[in-house]
Amino acid sequence: MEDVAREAGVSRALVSLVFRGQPHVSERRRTAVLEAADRLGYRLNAAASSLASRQSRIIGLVVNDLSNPYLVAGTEALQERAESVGRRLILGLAKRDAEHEQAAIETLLQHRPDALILAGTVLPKAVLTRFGRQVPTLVMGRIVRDASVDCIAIDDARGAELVVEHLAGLGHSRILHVDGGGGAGAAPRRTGYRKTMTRLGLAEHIDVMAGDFTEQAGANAARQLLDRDVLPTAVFAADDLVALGVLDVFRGAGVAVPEDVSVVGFDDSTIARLQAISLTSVSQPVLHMSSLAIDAVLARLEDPTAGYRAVVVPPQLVIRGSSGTPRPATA
Amino acid sequence: MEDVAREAGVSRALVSLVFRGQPHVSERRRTAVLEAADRLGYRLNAAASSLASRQSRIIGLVVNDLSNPYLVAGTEALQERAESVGRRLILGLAKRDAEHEQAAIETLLQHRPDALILAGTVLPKAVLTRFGRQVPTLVMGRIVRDASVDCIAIDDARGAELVVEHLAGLGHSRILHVDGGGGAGAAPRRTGYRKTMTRLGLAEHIDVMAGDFTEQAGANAARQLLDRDVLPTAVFAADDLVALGVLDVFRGAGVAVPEDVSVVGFDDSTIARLQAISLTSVSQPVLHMSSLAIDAVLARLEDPTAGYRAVVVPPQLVIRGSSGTPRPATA
DNA sequence: CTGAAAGCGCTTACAG
DNA sequence: CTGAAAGCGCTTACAG
Repeated sequence: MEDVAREAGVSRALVSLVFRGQPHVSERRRTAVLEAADRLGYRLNAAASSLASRQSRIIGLVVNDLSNPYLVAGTEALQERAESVGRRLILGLAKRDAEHEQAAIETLLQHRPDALILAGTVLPKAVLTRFGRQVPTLVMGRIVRDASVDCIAIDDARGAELVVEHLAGLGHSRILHVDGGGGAGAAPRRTGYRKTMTRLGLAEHIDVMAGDFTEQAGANAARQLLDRDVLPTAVFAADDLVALGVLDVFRGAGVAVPEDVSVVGFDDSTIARLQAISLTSVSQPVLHMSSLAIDAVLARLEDPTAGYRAVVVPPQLVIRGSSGTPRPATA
Repeated sequence: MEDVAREAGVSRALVSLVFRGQPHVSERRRTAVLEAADRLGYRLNAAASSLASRQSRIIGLVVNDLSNPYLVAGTEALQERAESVGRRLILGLAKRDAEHEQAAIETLLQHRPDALILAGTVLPKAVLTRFGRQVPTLVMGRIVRDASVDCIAIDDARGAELVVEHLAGLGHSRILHVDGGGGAGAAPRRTGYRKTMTRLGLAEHIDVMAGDFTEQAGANAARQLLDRDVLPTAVFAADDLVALGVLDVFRGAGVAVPEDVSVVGFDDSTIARLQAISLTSVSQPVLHMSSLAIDAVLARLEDPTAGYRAVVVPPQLVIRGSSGTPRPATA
């Protein structure tokens, strides 16, 4: 920086101002500085800036389960939005395992991120609170009722409601749910399913199988179903991966979808959209949510004392080929 | 750190030693320091370490096109391996566009990564050389003959050879290739196709359509094919996404796969493995390659003056349902 | 192992 | 705008 100042014939302080994009610098000197920097191949040292300014301009992102295409899309969108506001993402990966996730966060914090975004976190509320008190934290995909973290998620219960209403509207009554276990959003989806079944007079058909957000869980559930005397006419899977597992096993066993059984997923991930899969699914507007997430982080940085904020985004059902009317005969 | 030293009753220097995991510290003092740090909620400041030690322990990863499941798997594997050797990934995303990619690298370099990994780079050799001279750089998915960057890739030409041999072995002769344009590895795949066709006496059937590594490109190619008088009996797509685009359009047009046309992809991504897709594809051992990549980076850091290294990993063909014998009638 | 010192490359605040 | 100074939180090297 010293060298750049000399080369451009200005003071060190001015160089710093230019690189931070401060307004009160004359155009002449600004270009002189930038050209000098270019000639010398100078590049701001982010570590030094971070240390001196107490701002890292880094956002720590912890993604649970990058094998989920839905979270991949979210990561991509977050990265783009973060970049557009001059922040860089530093990545932590976890696999829906609280211990790993916590460890990932701990090391991320060594880089003193300005904020933390936790996508699909499986951490208990108490732990989230603790992190939230150390650094501005945003939880994506789950609503945590706690003043120390901001949240953004779709209305999972409403999503489940849309699914059950859709299936019931087609004439289904034996609608089974394979749930997402302790995953982010799994609980409200389960509750939404139960409530809507009850509201529609289908309480006696409520049937929940335990799962998690993996293809494996869906496959397991489907195999267990095949052992039963009678199949449900529709399966509502906790997410698209679960639905995929169900579809694969059904396909292998000669169960026709949607003729024998309708299958519905959740997330509207890239997988659901494949023509060969064509899965009816609840859409989460990833781009929109990612944009809101970065906005929320910036707002929080500007006003750290602002109140708790939770944004709930409405879901939308995307109907594709995997759901249809039940066979009249099987009723 | 001062406080931790006081709390543990040791010197600041000792605290630093403990946190850097240095060996010559007595067990007693080590635990005393760690416990004191825990009590005070102390965490090493990565920016300060980076500045003082001239080592960031950060690896900059630039991924072209996170919409490609193959590159996602690679990212995940790299992250895991990097973590196991105490490094953190800082992410840059590009979309097979040289300008964006270069800009992403520039800002990554502000964080002074110990090394740079470029996955699926589309940058011209001259630019790669320039970066390679500034920071240890590893190119994944493409072999660049340049002493300033290390490379790791599968043998793309051999992969193409395996595909053509497989299809020819099934009895195909009219084997068309939809290529990957300027994408990493596209050129050797194209060449491998041409050479093998020639070697097998099928030179007159060589037929290359221009594409890139997207579903869209595959769909476009398939649509053009449908306008022709006669379809090829097999399509070798530059990667799985291209193959997916081909499959979707064929499916929509009532072209049966593999009965009417066999389709083969490249990457053996998660998509190829889906039962509903069941795409014959060339497998790139992502986990293995990611592991080699981190090893190569570490080796380079230990010995910056070592010679140019390029590792070529052998590919493997995974045969699934999308390829079969050609219809006898159509010959 | 300790203790004191210098320095990494910036930002910040201030007098001019 | 300049110029000089202090400081961010570490690491490094060194004498003891």
